[in-house]
Amino acid sequence: MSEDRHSRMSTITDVAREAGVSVATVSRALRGLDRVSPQTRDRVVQVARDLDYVASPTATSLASGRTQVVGVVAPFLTRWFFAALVSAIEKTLRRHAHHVLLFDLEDDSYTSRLILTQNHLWRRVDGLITLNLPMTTGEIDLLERLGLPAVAIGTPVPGSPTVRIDDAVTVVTAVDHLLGLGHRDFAYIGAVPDNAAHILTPQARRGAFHDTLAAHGIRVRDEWIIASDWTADAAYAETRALLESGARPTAIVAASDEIAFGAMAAARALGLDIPGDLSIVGVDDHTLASVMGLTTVRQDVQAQGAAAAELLLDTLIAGHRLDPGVDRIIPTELVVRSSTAPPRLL
Amino acid sequence: MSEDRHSRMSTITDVAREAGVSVATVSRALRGLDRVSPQTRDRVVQVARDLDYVASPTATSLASGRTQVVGVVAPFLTRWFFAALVSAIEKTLRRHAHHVLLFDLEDDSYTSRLILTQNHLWRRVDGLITLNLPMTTGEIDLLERLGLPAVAIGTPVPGSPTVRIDDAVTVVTAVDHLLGLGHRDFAYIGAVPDNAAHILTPQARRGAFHDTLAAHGIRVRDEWIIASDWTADAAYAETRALLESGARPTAIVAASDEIAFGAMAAARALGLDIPGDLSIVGVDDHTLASVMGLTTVRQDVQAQGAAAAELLLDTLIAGHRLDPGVDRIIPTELVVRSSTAPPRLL
DNA sequence: CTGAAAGCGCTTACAG
DNA sequence: CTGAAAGCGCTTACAG
Repeated sequence: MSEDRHSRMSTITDVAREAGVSVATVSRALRGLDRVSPQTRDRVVQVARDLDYVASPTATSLASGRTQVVGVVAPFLTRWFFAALVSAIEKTLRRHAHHVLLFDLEDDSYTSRLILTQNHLWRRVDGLITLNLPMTTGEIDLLERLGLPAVAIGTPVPGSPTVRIDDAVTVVTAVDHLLGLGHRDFAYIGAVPDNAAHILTPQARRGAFHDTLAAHGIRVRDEWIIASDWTADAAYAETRALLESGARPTAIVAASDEIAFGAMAAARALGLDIPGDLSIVGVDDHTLASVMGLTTVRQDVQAQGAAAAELLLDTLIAGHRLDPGVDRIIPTELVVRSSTAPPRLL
Repeated sequence: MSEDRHSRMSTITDVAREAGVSVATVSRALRGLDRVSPQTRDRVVQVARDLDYVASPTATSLASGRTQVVGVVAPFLTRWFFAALVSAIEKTLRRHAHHVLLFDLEDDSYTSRLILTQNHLWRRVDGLITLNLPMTTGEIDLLERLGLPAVAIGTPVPGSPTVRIDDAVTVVTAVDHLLGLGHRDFAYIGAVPDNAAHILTPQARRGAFHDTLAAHGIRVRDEWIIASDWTADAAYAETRALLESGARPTAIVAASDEIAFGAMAAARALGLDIPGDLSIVGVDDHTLASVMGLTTVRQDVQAQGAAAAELLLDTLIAGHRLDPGVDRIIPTELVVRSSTAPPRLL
């Protein structure tokens, strides 16, 4: 029974009665299907407007099997990258009359996460966008079973197209910038994820860091490849420990801007000058990067979110099959600010 | 017709047939209603499990009138405060089998915003949580017409309960801290909103700043009450202009931490020492505040989000009427870090 | 171009 | 304690 809290809203039956046609005709007219005479359509549209009629999405869903909602699954929401993605996705979807149902998987303990089940998805969303999230095989099977189309941003999901940046190229860009300035003593912060939410990205970035320096004949000390949770607080502690332990690098590549912020703070806390004593580069172009004077490799988060949403809408609306082979790379670019300079001559 | 993309999932009819009972009994048994014999219930539950049965939320909604989804309306998502609120709300709702449908009202131009219509809400959500958002009278009428319960966080919404911090007390806390250190020359950054999304908060904070200083017999120069968009970039520019214009305050109260970050950067860019030459206090306790060494007045965003969600769930689940008179104040507390100190003696 | 009818998959009085 | 049936409000073949 309908809640009587709700005042009586008009239904398709009201419109049909008032317009003197069948509900089938109202349905067709309002959705702009053909096979409705212009006069009939106009009358129905007018009546619908007069009655403030809006089709019940819940009834439409039951009849059509489509909900017009897309699940967006984020491992974190309070980190800038994820919030910016969600924002971009939401706007792109809304422009096409779709909505976002948000799943924030972050656990209170940061050590485990919510696993998606049939309960979360079945008949609730038409598709899914995963944000840098390695899905479990159970979750992947579930998508398959439910016939849910998905697109992955960042970390790929088997069977789904992905939109991402090229982590290797991105890190090489950062390293090249530093090499060009004359640096030879490098450290890297953000090597190992502290939980399951970031598997690929850290590995890809750390790998590229190592490989490109090796290609230039530069060896990085093992102790200068630093594991850290991808938060400013963790990076602060790790960087501080590094900088207090004797020999120091002249340049730090941070796996993300938030990590870079922590590293900058650690350097300042020890009285080191940036970029005089230490150059630091991040990855992202976080909203605060500009104010922090952080040199970074910018990724276009807005473009990634929009691209993923458009890929998904293409199946949902146009009915085209999603091509799991799609691997859309959004380019990144170096943004030089004041956290990098040539190493001081000793 | 159901999408044939979806593999065939079992319905309540399948469970009924398999368990040898009517669908009505399945419905009762699975929802834990009374008037079902224990043996019947057990059998139904077992069969449902065997068949991987999950009730279609869309059919349940049509029949029951409840969607189990709550709309969350945010004026921004990429600002820490809002992302943290959404995250807290999502988790509280999920714990009670409710979901969040997210509306990010931020316009591309930052100058206007999406206005909620019947289309966004009707039969789509059971209730609404607004995040520091002044609703238009049209929107408020709409909630009324649709019978949608709402709870407001921050900026109140007429007819709905609100959860918030006491902006006046919060700013007084900041000012008292600075007064206690011996400051007498104050500036304030963040006085005027640049768009409609923040009406009350800036005014309340600025008002409290002015009043409490007046009460202490301290007059603040008009030019030291600085309007700024609530972003670090805008605050950087404004603060820099202030600090370059001759006489300088010894202390700055920033309306938010993001504003404070901009102000700190501006001071550093001019070679000023914090807190030696200038003390700065923010409001929030942003994730980065610790690393930035920012003294701030912390607000418990998690508690605000959870309280709002619980208030709403109380009507949605327990059926209690929402009391529009509720005005739940979550306390704030001073967190002293390294951005404040006594003014240097000249 | 339009309508009658079945169907989507549940919930909920109403009987018994 | 359980079932038959109506109803929620649409969409979609099927006829005409």
